[in-house]
Amino acid sequence: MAREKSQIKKIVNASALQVTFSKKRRGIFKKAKDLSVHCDADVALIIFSFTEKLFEFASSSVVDTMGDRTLAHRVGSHLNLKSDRPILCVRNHACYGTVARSTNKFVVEE
Amino acid sequence: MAREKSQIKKIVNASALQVTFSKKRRGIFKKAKDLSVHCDADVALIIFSFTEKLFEFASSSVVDTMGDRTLAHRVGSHLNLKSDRPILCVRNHACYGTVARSTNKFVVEE
DNA sequence: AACTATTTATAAGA
DNA sequence: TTCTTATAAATAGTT
Repeated sequence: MAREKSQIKKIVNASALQVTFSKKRRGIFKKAKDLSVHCDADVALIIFSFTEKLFEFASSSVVDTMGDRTLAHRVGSHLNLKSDRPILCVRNHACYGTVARSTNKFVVEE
Repeated sequence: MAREKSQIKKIVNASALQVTFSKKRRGIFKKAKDLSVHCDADVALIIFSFTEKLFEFASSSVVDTMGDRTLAHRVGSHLNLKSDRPILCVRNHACYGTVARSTNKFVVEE
């Protein structure tokens, strides 16, 4: 959307990638907020950059239910993006644990 | 972004809201894919419309870990958007259960 | 970090 | 609703 038509592939140059990521990230967060406000939608957006940095947005009706953990913290393990530790999440409560090999069930860490 | 500058508030007219939602939804999903491809980012986007319909996007590296459940199905209970049932999610495994009042711990449903 | 030429997204209209 | 089009918004390359 600018001087040249954009290509359907990863940007190679590292500094160009960083700059472009910052620009596009701001853009999509603006779109996410725009969509939630204008269209009365619940929106959750989670981004991990190529540097593993986290950015997230959740519309207010979502945020209200999030308590003291970040959205990504809550869903990160399911998305397999961050922690390797099994995590139990239920409503506004979350804790770490392990999965029993025999039953494949989650056991809360004491 | 068009014939008139957009306002920072909810669209009142229901049919206009539906049309605008469809247009903006397509737009932001395109942006999400664009960001993940161009900038090598992991992106997850979940939208519930005002009609409670679900739309979601997850970049391929995220999708690979999702198994047979939708992203929103996995995180829905945490976002308090869909199910009222406590759900345990750990990696590619998920199941329903209850939270014990005495311990505030999750008990898997048998 | 600002600028600006262009592309992209989209609000209203057909 | 689907297509068109005028205009706003986003942004790639530049300064």
